[in-house]
Amino acid sequence: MKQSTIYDVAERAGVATSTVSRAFGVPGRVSERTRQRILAAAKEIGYVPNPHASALQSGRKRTIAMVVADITNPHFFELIRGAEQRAKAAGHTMVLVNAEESPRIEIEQVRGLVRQVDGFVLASSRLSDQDLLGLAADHEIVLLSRELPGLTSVTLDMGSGCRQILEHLVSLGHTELTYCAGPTNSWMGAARWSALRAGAEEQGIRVHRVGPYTPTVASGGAAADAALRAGTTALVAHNDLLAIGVMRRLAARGVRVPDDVSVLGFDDMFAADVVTPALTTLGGPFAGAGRLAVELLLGKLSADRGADNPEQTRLPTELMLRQSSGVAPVGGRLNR
Amino acid sequence: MKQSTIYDVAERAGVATSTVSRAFGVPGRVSERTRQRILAAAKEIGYVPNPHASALQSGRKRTIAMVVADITNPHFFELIRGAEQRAKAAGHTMVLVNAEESPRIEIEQVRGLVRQVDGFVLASSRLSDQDLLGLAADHEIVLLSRELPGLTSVTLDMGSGCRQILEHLVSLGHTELTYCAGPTNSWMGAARWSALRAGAEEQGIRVHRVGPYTPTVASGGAAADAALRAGTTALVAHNDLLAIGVMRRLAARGVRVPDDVSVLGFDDMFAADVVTPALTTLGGPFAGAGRLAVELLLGKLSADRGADNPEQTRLPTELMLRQSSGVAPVGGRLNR
DNA sequence: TTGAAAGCGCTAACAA
DNA sequence: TTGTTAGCGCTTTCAA
Repeated sequence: MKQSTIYDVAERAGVATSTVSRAFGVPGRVSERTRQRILAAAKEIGYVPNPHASALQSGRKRTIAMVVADITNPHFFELIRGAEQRAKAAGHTMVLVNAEESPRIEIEQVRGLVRQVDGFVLASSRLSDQDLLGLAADHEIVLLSRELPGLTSVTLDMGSGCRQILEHLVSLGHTELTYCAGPTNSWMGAARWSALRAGAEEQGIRVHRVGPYTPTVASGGAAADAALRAGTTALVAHNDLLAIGVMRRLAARGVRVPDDVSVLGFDDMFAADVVTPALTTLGGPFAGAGRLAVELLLGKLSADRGADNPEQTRLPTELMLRQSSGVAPVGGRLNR
Repeated sequence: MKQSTIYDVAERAGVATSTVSRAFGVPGRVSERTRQRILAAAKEIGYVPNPHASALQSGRKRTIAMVVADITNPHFFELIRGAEQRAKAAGHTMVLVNAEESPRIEIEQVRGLVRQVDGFVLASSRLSDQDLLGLAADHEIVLLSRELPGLTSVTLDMGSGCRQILEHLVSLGHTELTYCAGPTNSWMGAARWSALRAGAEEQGIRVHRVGPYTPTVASGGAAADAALRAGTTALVAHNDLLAIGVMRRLAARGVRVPDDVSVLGFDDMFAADVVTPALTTLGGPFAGAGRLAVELLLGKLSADRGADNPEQTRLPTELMLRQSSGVAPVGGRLNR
């Protein structure tokens, strides 16, 4: 059965096609009476608008794309869920694309989708600032988990987040920590390290850094070994995946967590709560962040292009205290 | 700057628009010489095809939708990744939608997307057989983690998978097991239970069932308590999430795993490997399953409609032996 | 508030 | 192998 069109509806309702179009599109531009008649006629013959015809003519596609650095990383799930939910609520379709941690793939994907979508949410983009600025010049984009002056972004506030971590550690008697860094091109990674350094000064705690490491459980082994050499009583890993790997290695080496060293992560992913010992980690409203990113994007889309003022939103974090962090050992430094 | 069209390219290359269209679409229908000329001209003026115009005219959208029962469930990530990857490789865009475990939302989502996509991959669909058959009558669909006679599907082979579980348990001296069932409308859940029952007879092991439970960590508490009442030495949970919840509750009650009871799950999700004790679970080629589902869908799309013979593919599973399963306790039944 | 009509950019039948 | 041309279904001026 062939899909019915606006013409069929127009004929059945005894109006012009333009009126039907208005009845579905612009609410106020058609009298309530005729609108009802049109809607009834449409329902009778099972009319469904053709989004392609609409997009072709108007340029509005009611579709957005979310590109995530790595679809495999559990960290993104909540972000994706929130974004998808918000897009759906606005009657938009969301396309999810995986950049596979590669700037090249990321930009290729975006380029390939520009004709199909109205805008992009880029989560943990691995693109250079220049590329990002270049894209933003021609397309509507909102950054998630990354900031760039001039662009709209949603991030978790690492300043206050890292301060929470430091306060927690200091209150437990730690005087030094080692940060196991993530990938060099991770903006969040850089944000974490600089927030940690800045906060450390205030709190009177010394910070070291080892890395960079790929943020996977597997890389945690090397990270743990390096961190152990640094000899601090606390280890803060780039994310939970790495932290879990670190704890594994520590266990294998007979180092007790948290008795000998405390281990902390970032992201509060599901597994953080089920590992033993349960991981103390910096969480936050991830689904909310995804939701907000889409919301801001939709806002930009409906606003007059150019009239938008980029907002950098920073959401509050929450330190999830669990078993992997504890009082600093009395002996102090543990150097192996 | 306005996007250039097929007309601009045609003019620049000195050919007709139809020739340009063919140069991009049907490879063999235009001479290599002119094709090169057209491609060069296109590149010069930065021409990018407009997918909406193409879709409007041809009906081909080069887009598919994957709808998953619950985007929140880590189990789906690998499936999604494989599917996305395959779609991308074929130059198709994949839309991901979340059915939120609701048949109503699921069918609504599908209905809302029929004009935008060429076909659907339905992962762990919660729809009734009737609804599924109804959809399949009008649209191209491939089932993932569900089978229905007449429809193309990709599943993990629960027959052999459950046999592996039973053999493992029997070889460890277990003579009874309790299955903690998942949601009633889960096809995989039903498949697991019936495979377990069928295999149990052959292997000479008794099976009990408790449930249904929502497959979450939180529900594991109730499941553990009920299973403990059954008094068997082995607990097989609907999935890893539930199994992890079961282990938690067991630990809280002072029941040792695997010394007192063995616990097994399904899905081999990431967390299964990091919980303590690490969970023995039935895994499989999930990314491959996602990939295959998309591949079959693409096949149906390119084949002459109607000429397709639905294939029910069952992929081999793999029992991941870890620490949560062990020799049956000498005392036998543990009834609390 | 409504209608008439001109496209949006592309594909595909048909013709050459 | 290539060109001509008629739409695909909708939105959007412009006019009434």
